[in-house]
Amino acid sequence: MMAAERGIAMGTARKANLGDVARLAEVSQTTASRFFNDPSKLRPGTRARIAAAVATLDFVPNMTARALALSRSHTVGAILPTFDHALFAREMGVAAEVLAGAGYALVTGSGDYEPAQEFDLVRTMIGRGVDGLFLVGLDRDPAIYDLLTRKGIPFVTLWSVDRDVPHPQVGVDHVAAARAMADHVLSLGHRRVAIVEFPLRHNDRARARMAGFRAALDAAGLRPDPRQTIEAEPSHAAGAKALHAMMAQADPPTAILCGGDVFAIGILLEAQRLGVSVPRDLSVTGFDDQAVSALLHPPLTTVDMAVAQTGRAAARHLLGLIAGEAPGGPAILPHRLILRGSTAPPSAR
Amino acid sequence: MMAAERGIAMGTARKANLGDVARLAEVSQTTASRFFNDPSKLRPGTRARIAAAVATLDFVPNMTARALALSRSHTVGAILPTFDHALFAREMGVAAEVLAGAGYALVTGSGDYEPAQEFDLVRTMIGRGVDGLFLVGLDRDPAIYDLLTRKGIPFVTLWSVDRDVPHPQVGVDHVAAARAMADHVLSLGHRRVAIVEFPLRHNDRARARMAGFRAALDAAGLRPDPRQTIEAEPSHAAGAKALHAMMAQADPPTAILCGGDVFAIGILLEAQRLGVSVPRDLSVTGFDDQAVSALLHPPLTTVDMAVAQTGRAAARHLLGLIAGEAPGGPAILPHRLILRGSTAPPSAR
DNA sequence: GATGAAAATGATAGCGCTTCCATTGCGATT
DNA sequence: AATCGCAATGGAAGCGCTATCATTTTCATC
Repeated sequence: MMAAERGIAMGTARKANLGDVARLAEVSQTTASRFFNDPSKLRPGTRARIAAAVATLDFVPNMTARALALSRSHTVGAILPTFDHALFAREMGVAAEVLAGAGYALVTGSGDYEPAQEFDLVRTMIGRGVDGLFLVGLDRDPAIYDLLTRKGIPFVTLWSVDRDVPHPQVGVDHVAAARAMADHVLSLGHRRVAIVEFPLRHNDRARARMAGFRAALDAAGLRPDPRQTIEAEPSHAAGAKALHAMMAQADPPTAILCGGDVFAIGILLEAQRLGVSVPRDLSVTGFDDQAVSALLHPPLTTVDMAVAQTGRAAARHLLGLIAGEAPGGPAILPHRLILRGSTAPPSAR
Repeated sequence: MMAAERGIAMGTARKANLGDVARLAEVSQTTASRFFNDPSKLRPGTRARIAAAVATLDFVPNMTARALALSRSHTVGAILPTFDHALFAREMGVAAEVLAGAGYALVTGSGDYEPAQEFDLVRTMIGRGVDGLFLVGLDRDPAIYDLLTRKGIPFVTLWSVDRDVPHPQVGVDHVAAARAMADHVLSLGHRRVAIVEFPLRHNDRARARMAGFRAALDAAGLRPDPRQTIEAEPSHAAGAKALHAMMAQADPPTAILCGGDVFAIGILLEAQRLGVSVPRDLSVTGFDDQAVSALLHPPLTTVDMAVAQTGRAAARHLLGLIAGEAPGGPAILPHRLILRGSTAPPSAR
C-alpha cells in the first residue's frame, strides 16, 4: 500500500544514462561513449573525469541500446533437447565460459526433443537478436537452416557430426565411436549382443550410434535379433527394465551395448540386485562416461565424448563465425574408448 | 574468395523491419506494431494483410528494439555457482520453461563460487537489461543487493531460506532439513556421527546444513569430533576419500551425514569396494536425492529438495515482482526425508 | 441522411547508444 | 611566429520499436 510512499522510498532514481555521465564529466556524449569503446583515444585527464562520473552515478551501460545501435547483441543462443542431461549442462557451462571471456552471454532454451518447439525457439532467439546459435544434432526441419541462413545468423551444431553435411559442426563421430565399442565387444568373443538405445526418431545421434553398432555386427556376420534391440526414453529405470526383458528370453544376450551411460548404469545396478554377475554372465557398455560410471562395481566400459572440448571448440568456432571468418566444415573431435571392468569375454557355457 | 560474389550469393537481404512490413501491408508502422501487441484492436482485414506481409518478408520482430522502447527486455538472468550441479541445471530448466511461457528468456552465468566474479556478472546482467535476477543462496557481497535495489531490479534468491532476511527467497529450510536428517540418524541409536560437507566459505547452504547437523548433535549431548567433520569440494572421490579417513581412525563413526548426495554416493560405492557393509557397519545419508541414489545398494537415505517446485515457484515469484507485485518474504518449500536402505541402527558391537 | 460515440488508424517523438563527419586543440616543423 | 598535421572532442542522425495523442473511419441511432 501507499504506492506513492513506496515510489519515493524505493529508487525513483531513474537509471543514469550515458548522457548523464557526459554531463557530469563535462564532455560530450560521444566522448563518454569512447570511454567504453576505445579509451585509448581519450586524454588521461578526460578519461579520469569520466571514470569518476561513472563511479558516482553507478553507471552501467545499457547493452540493449548498444545492441540496437550496433545491430550486435553480444548474445548467443543455445537450443538443447533437454536441460536434464548432465553432459549438455557441462558442455554449455564450458561454452558459456569461453563466450563470457569474449563479452558474450549465453541464453539457453530447451526444445524438449520437439521439432515444432525447436522452430519456435529459433524464431524467438532470432527475434532476440542473438549473434549466433548452438543447435544440438543435425536432425531438424530444414526450414530452420533456411531461416538461419536467410537471416545471416551463424550457427554451429553440436554432438554428432556428418561429413556429408556442409555446415559447421563440432562433435565426435558417433558412428565410429559406436562401431569401435561394438567391435571391442565382438573381439572379446560375444555373439549374442543386444542394444539399448534412445528413441531414434528426431535423434540423429541415436541413429548414428545404432548404425555404428549394426555395422560392426554386420561385419561379424551377425544378424541383430529385433527382440534384443530396445529403444527407450533415457532413464536408469529403462535400463533396468531392458535387462529384465533380455534376461527373460530363451537365449539371452551375453553383452548389451547401450546408447548412453544412463541405461548402462541402470543395468549394472539392477544386475547386482538380480544376482547377474557383470562381466562374468553379461558384459555391459555405456556411452557418455558420466561421473559415477567409473565408480560402479564393476566400473563401466564406456566412451568419452570429449564434452568439455566440444563446448570449448564450439564456442570458439561460433565466435569466429560471428567475427566473419569463413565457416569451416565438421570439426570431428576424438572420442575415446574407456575400457573398464564391465566388459569381458563371455564365460564358456 | 570473391567477396563481392559472396555478398550477393548470401543474404544481402537486409533483415526486414516493421517499416517494411507496414509498407507492404499498406498501413502505418503503428498499425503494424499493434499487430504484434494487441491484434484485437485491428480490423480482420488489416490484420490479414499484415499477417501476409509478415509471412512474405519472413519478419521476426526485433526484440532488442522492443526492449529499448519499453525499457523491458523480457529477459531474466540467473547466476549459478556452477553449471556442474545436476540440480541447478534441472531447477533452471523448470524455471526457464515457466518463464518461456510468459515470454521471458533466461540467460545464465556462472559465478564459479567466486564472490568477485559474481559481482561482475551482476553488473553485466544489469547492463544487459535483465528484468529480474535469480541468485543462488544468500551469502554475497551486500553491495550486490544494494546495487540491485538501487537499480530497481527485482531478484529472488534460491535454495536456502532465512526467515531473518527480508528479501524474496524460494527454497527449503536447510537447517531444518539437516536437523531432521541428523535426528533420524540419532534416533536410530547412533552416537559416533561424522559429517562430510561442502566448503563452508561463501556457501550459506553448507553452513545452514552444518548448523542443522550440529544442533541435533548438541541436543543429543554429543560433542562433534573435529576429525569427524570434513569439508571438501563436492565429488564422488571426496566422499571415498572421506570414508578412508574416517575408517582409519581408532574410533570410526557408525554413521556419516553428507551435505550432498555426491559425497554419499562416493562413500557407498567405496564402502562396497572396501567391504564395509552399509548399513550394518555404517549408516550413510545424503542430501539432494540425485537420480542414481535410489538405485544404489543399498539405496540412499537422503533429502528431497523440491528442486522442480523451487524452480517453478521462483520463476512465478520473479514474474510477479516484475509485474509490480509487492515482494513477499521467504517462501519455504517443504523438504522431505527419504528414508531408504542406507541407514539402520548401529550393530551391537 | 445527418449525428455522434466508439473503433481503427496514423504522425511523431523518444528509448540509450554508436557512428559519421566536422570542429577544435595542441605540439612539432620551418 | 606562422603553418601543418594529428590527436582529441563535439553535433546530429539513426538503429527498430512503442507510446502518446491526433485524426479518420465506421456503424448504430434517430
